[in-house]
Amino acid sequence: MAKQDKREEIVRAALELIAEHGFHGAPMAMIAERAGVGAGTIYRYFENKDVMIMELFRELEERSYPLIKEGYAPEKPHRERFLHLNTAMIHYFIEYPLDYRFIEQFFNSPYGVAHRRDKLLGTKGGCDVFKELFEEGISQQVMKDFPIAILFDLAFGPILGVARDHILGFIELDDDLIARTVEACWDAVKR
Amino acid sequence: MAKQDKREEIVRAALELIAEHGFHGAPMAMIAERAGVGAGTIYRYFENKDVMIMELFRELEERSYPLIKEGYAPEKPHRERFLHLNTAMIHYFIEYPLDYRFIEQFFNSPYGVAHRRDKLLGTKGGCDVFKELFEEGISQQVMKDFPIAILFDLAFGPILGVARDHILGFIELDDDLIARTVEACWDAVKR
DNA sequence: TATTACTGAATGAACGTTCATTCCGATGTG
DNA sequence: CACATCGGAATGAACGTTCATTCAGTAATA
Repeated sequence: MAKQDKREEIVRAALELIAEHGFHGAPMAMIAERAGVGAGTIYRYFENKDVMIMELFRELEERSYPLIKEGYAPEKPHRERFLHLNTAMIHYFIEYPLDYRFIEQFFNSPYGVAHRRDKLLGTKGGCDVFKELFEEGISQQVMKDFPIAILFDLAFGPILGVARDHILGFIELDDDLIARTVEACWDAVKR
Repeated sequence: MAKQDKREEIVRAALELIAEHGFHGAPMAMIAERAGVGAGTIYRYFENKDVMIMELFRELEERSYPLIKEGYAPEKPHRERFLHLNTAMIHYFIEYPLDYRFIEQFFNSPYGVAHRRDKLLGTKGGCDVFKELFEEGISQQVMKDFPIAILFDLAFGPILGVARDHILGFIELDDDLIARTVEACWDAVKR
């Protein structure tokens, strides 16, 4: 197996196992086994488990961003842009349930808290369409005048919830239901 | 120390430590130490750690339910009832941040998934005001015609989010902000 | 004294990480 | 071409630590 392949196998195995069983239910030995490499090999690519997890999240973000921004038109009305982003996000989660489950784990962990802090304070990479959209929406009085964090909660809290319910089999999302759910989120944030 | 006090001390210590450090960051030995009892004593009151965690959640639910239902008037309009419940819930979380953090941990774990399944399918104790309110709201065409699970997500997803943001210090909730946030959630679920 | 409650050191399983060793393709040599 | 040498990649047994749980002994209680 080529060097790059090994790394990819490790990433794939880690994503699968962490998504399925959580950080603490996915020992390094198990990840190594599923990746088809020795336990020590992982440490040739990642300093330790924490670093591996953060790197994994970063790669996920990189993969998902283009999918969500695909077809996004900054010149369209706020409402349309909002609907586009939220719809794309649900579709992404449904299409990649492993990604969703990993992201969920990540957000509900100390890593996730730090990440959210960076996002909200904007201390990291400013290329955030969501934040831009919300700030513009507030200043142009199209959206309710809330702190950004609350707009995030109103917009994405339900999205994460319905995605989880779908993935766990509590509901069956289809295009119509998705559209109506996203519209409901818009009702929450619009003025 | 009396027998009942010991149990209470264990419950208190477990809640504190799990809320602060998560399930995996709160070893039984540490819980015992903070409770001022021997490590083995915990096992006189709880069969094992899993059982203790589930029992802890049950007790939290029992404590919080009366607080949230206090002043709830089933005869009032749906909107008022909704605002009452959601406002009470935010206040509860803010007033008892340890409870919030424990509940958050719990929901994002296999226990929480099982619990949600029971809630949605109604296979457990039917005294659930939320479910009643939503079902009534749908049938009387006051609320959007969504599966119950989605209404839960629209109503409580943002609530959990803003509570977390407040507890973590990302935002500073006051009565006005709470009222406006809850109103926004109502916008999401109302027809 | 008989019974029950409590204790905390002991236990063994599980974990992340390390490191002495093996492996293997590239390079050098005759 | 055959063979020897080399060096980084890969390995997985072993290590030290941490944890939930147990249990033999002690204290409290009746």
